[in-house]
Amino acid sequence: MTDDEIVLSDRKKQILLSAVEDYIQEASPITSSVIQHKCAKDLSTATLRNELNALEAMGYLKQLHTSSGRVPTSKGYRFYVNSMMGDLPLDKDVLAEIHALFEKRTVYLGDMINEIASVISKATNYPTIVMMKGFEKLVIKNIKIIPLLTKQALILIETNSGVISNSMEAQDTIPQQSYIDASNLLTQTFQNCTVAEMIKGMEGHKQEMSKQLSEFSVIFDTVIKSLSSLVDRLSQNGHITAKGELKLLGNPEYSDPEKAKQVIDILSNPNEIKEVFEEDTTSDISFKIGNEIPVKELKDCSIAQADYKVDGESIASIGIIGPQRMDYAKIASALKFVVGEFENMKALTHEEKEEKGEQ
Amino acid sequence: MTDDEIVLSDRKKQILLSAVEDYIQEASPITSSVIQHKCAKDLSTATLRNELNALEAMGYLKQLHTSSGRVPTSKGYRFYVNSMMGDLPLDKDVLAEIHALFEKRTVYLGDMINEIASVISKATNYPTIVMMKGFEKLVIKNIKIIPLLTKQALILIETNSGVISNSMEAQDTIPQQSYIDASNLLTQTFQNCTVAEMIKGMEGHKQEMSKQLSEFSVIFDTVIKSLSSLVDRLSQNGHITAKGELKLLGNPEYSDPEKAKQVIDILSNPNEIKEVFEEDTTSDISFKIGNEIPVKELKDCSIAQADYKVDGESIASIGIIGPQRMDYAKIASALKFVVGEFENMKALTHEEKEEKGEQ
DNA sequence: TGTTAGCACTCTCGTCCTTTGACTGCTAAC
DNA sequence: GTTAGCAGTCAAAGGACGAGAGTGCTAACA
Repeated sequence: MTDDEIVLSDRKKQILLSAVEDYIQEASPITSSVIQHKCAKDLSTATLRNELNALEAMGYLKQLHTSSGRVPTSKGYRFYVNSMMGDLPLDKDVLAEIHALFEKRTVYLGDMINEIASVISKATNYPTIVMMKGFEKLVIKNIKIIPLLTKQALILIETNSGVISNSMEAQDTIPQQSYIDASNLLTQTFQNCTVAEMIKGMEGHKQEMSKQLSEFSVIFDTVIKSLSSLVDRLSQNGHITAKGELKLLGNPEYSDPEKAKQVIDILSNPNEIKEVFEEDTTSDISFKIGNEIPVKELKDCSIAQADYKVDGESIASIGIIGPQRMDYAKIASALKFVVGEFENMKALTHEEKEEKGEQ
Repeated sequence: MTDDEIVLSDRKKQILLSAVEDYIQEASPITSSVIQHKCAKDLSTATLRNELNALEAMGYLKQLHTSSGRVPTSKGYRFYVNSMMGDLPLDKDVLAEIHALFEKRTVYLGDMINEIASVISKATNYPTIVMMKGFEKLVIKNIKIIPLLTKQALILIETNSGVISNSMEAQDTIPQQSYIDASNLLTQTFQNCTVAEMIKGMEGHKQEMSKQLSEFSVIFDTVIKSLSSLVDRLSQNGHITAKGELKLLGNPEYSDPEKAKQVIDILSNPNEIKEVFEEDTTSDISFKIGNEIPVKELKDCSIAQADYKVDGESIASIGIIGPQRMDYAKIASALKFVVGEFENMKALTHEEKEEKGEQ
């Protein structure tokens, strides 16, 4: 974007930024007099009209029709976003709430994802989507099989980022101790493997492991079955959590319920969501504006994305969706804060691991 | 409602039922010619106009303005609902999906509630709310404290309707065996108590129980803390799950997003929801139509409610909300099916318990 | 060369009016 | 009790029109 820097005079930059900012807040086309009031009290509206005209010619703004004010184009928003990625303060209460969420350290990964989505949606006032991407890449730290009173057992797997669990069938005939032994054996064998490796590896190790105790064969079969179904389920619907979809209605862009429905339909379609968030982002926070989104129905929207990475692998993507006129600054600062909290959490976990050693 | 039976001729009843049914499907006012096509080919429109006029005079129908067709009043819907509570078939796929949900027997109560809400919303195409009411009334069957690698532990409580869990702080200095012993002691002491009784009782028993092992005191304190916070959290937001709120937009009644927002705001306000579902229903499935709903903002809506009862106590309420013109038949059959599955599940659980005995 | 005042022009938005068409209610006849 | 026919009513759709808010352009000025 050095092109922008060269082509645009400082005054044009300032006018453009004010224009976009104003439009984001007010949602009504930017006129020369608005700009005058806002940031150029010493210039006449005529001069500003010339400037706005120039900005339009360069593709940063557009008119909906002659004799209306101007509205940012995707290029205009893009310029704004690129210039803006500074440090923008977020509401203190919101920061505190996000922080509290991480303090609480919900152990279940699924709950965690839910809560993150809720909090961000609440903080930004936009629909928020969290999508698990690398479920199978989670690194196993400990495995526990816990028989219940009903003919079921819980498999709890502690990973490098939270506990995942699923139920499995259990048999009265197998004593509790066998489950404990099986858990220990599994932990020993697959500690520091990924979930995917474990599922793949269990078939291979089964015979060998079953030598130790005949019941293990049955247990391992059930574990494989349960984990496979969990992976299938998660990869089928992508483990997508959406919160605050309704907040879309608060934006005048969606005062036409047809338009709102169209976007909402996309939001409730896992495949479309997958397509949007599939590719990893290189930077902490990235924005897709308008046509940059690979789903054509969303060409009037913008999407903010932050990836939650563990050991360089992207485990989940957090996405915020809104009209192109979304409040990029607020969203960027909320996401930035969340990404920061992720880092803290990881630091903390590592420290504990070292303190505690392998167990 | 025997009044209706006496006052209304069979022909009037038939006309009224057709009228309501048609309006539910088509969402456009009922005219004399529609009725003629639908259920009275041998009568002239003039005759039907007389009948409709009479039904209007009795308060079952109303006109939005002269020279428009007629629309059911709340009384009209009520008559329809009372006549309808027969056996209405639901889409086979939907039945299969609901059944599969219960077959799967998700062990976590929270997940279960989420899934129930999702499935019903999907089946009926209306927003669905599930509200935990009697969380503290759940009867404890087994308690397990499971230390994790991080400085945390999970408390798993098996109850008479699913597993609930919460995390608690754990200390490296306390050996795993102490947690197992503590779990066993807690189970022995509080088996067949309710969650509320346990929290209350632990304070009293603490001293006595701590005699057995000095570490128990610390563990029990943490358990109390964790459970209290869980109860607080659940009773604060009432553990309300809403799914498919957006489906409201599919109804022409809410083509004005302002109206939709109004209802949706209520849906996301736990206190209002509580008020609506607080009182237990006597019958399996009950409908609140228009003004029968105790929240005035919902006077243009209808709500269907089914309670999930265990041992006579209402544990959770399932609610479906829509415009007064909601598809009562579809909703009633979906809820009926779900209530039936609850019964099956309970029967199954009891059987298993007897098979297995106390453990 | 950049800035500005002034004027003509354009286009949306709200209002008002008219027309159309779909109903109903009523009456009189069957 | 039923029906045909007619008059009456009202919403919805379409067109005309003026007001108002903008702009673009030109000519003058610094």
